Amino acid sequence: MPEKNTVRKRRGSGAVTLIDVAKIAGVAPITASRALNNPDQVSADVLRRMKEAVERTGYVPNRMAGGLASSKSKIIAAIVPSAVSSVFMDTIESLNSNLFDAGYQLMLGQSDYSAERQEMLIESFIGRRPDGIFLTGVLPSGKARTKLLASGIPIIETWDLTVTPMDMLIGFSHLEVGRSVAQFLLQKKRTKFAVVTANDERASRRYKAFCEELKKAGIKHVPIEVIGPKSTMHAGRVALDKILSLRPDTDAIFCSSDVSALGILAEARTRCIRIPQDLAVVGFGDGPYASDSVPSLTSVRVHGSEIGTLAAQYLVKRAQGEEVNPRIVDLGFSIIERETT
Amino acid sequence: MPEKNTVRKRRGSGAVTLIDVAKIAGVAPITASRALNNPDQVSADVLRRMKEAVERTGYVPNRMAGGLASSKSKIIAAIVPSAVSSVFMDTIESLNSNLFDAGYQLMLGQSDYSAERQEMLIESFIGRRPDGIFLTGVLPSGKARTKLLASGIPIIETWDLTVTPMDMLIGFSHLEVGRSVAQFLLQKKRTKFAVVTANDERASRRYKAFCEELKKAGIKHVPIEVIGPKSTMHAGRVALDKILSLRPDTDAIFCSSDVSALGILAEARTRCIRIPQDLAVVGFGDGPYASDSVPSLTSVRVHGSEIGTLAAQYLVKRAQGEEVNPRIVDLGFSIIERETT
DNA sequence: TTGAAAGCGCTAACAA
DNA sequence: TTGTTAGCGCTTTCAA
Repeated sequence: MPEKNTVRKRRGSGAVTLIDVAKIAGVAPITASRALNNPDQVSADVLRRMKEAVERTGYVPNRMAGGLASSKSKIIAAIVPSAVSSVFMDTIESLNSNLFDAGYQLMLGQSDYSAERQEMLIESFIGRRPDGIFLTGVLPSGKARTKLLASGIPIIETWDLTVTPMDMLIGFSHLEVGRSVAQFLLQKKRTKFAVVTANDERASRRYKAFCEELKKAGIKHVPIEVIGPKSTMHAGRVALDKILSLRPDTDAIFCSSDVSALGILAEARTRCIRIPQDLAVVGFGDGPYASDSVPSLTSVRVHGSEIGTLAAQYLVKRAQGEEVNPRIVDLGFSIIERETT
Repeated sequence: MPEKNTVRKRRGSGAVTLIDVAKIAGVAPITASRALNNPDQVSADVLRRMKEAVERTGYVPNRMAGGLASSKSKIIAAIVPSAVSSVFMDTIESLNSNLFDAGYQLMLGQSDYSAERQEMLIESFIGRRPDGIFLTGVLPSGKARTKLLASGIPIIETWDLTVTPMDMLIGFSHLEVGRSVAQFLLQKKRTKFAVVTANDERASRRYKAFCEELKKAGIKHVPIEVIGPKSTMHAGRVALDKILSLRPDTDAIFCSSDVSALGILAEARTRCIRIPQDLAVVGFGDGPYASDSVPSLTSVRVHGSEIGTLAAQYLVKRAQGEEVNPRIVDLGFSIIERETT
């Protein structure tokens, strides 16, 4: 007697498949599929047998195959400038939690503050056919924007405001932030301003608005210290040094991040500069350090984790074919006043 | 004349497929596939025609389909306890960067410090058939461990050491950290110790080893203040308050994170406790704040981003069928001495 | 409530 | 170097 299995064209991973499980449960594959995905479309008996078969085999459904067949990946792709920058990670954390609870998985990309890298990320993300794409910031026109638009994938831009979003948008106005902080500091009777800002488009916009508002009050010159895209305490310390050598009587500094603001506090301390008497400091982000530093830091609170939660809701809704309203949400911000002003 | 398209069984996403592109380029689908994935297996002429066709159609390959056919997802799944905890995000940042450069995408899950949630994450990750799985910490035995092992997916456990890893392991010894810090502080002639630690298994192990080492020096009692799993400056401040009310003459504190250590520095400052004269403080993680706080913080440096880089290399190698050597890597740590001791 | 058939979009295996 | 064929593991469509 010849061998039973003669010509075998084996492929695949060798893992247990739905067909295997279905066979064991004594049902057709599609019934097995229903038992797993739409349990209420199936008799209790089938359900029981399937459960047993799954248990026995240790079957784990292949979501790539499922995704291919259903054109639904249950993946949301997100891009952040950097993973260590905790401002955005608040957003990512709540986004991820909420997505997971809704049965979605997060694919995370870092642009490392490079537009080119961001384009590459977007292109390779599209290939995964995610059910939604989350972007930090608004995407400027370019190849990536065109491809994204053409892909038909729901998109949510965040952490900014524009009248021409690609699709959905949840954020706040950096322009307003700049203005408000200027007004706030003017009210505090400050007169010699400086700005410490990350090399980042949104931060620049805050700076610009800050200056324009000051100009209205007759203040023309606002020195700016640009630090690398990643804010660090060290950069803040160096920045204060430079600012003071430029203008020793500076009495108010607006930082583009809490971390650099903390650096300024540290440097001020070593120089025995009194805060806020000699120098007022305003941070941005209202991170976990702001309220507990000494002195505590006045900062701009921006609802980072709310952005993530709402974005998750929006993306899930859209992935399920529902509409969301409104498509543009301004979550605003607030200046949390503490000891540094 | 009747309609041309009569019975249509339309499905799919409607997006441009490889077949469309192949048709336009005048080649068979497989040739088109080769042109995209193995350009050197194809004539220059085909390459040119394909490039043009791709350009014209805006074709983006469907990686779900590719993955299904080749049993290679080009996805690496990673689990962290929390996204905002910057200690781990250093690792994730380098992991992600390196993976992306190698053509892999990162799927990120947060366990939120819950073992149950981690199990759920692992199970749903397995369904994605990632080419590798990255874990923060070592996975205790349980359902998830069994399923992971059964899945055959390359696994890398990190940020810890054990003699029984599931597969690969890159980390350092928390036990050694506890010991070393104890020796370090003893050498500084400290006598009244306390520990502030996150509610976290690895931190507890550091504490235990810390105590044992002190016991050898005749020190029996080491008060411990356990804070929530997420370290904050605030928790550090509160902890110092409690410790001092318990034993006002405490002269050395070992913190399970830099952030809580910073909280201690802040609280000490408001109480006019001199650091390091009255109180020595040692942090953990050697984050970006440690060196620039005032006073600068002595901390345990743990090579977080190196873990990520090496993990990426290992995972990619294994995904491509190569072996890695050694499978267990102890990257060690070092105590960076600064002003707080 | 269940099932048969026909793909989803791609690539491995084999052959030319 | 190129093509043919046959799946990968699942779900949609349609029918019973």
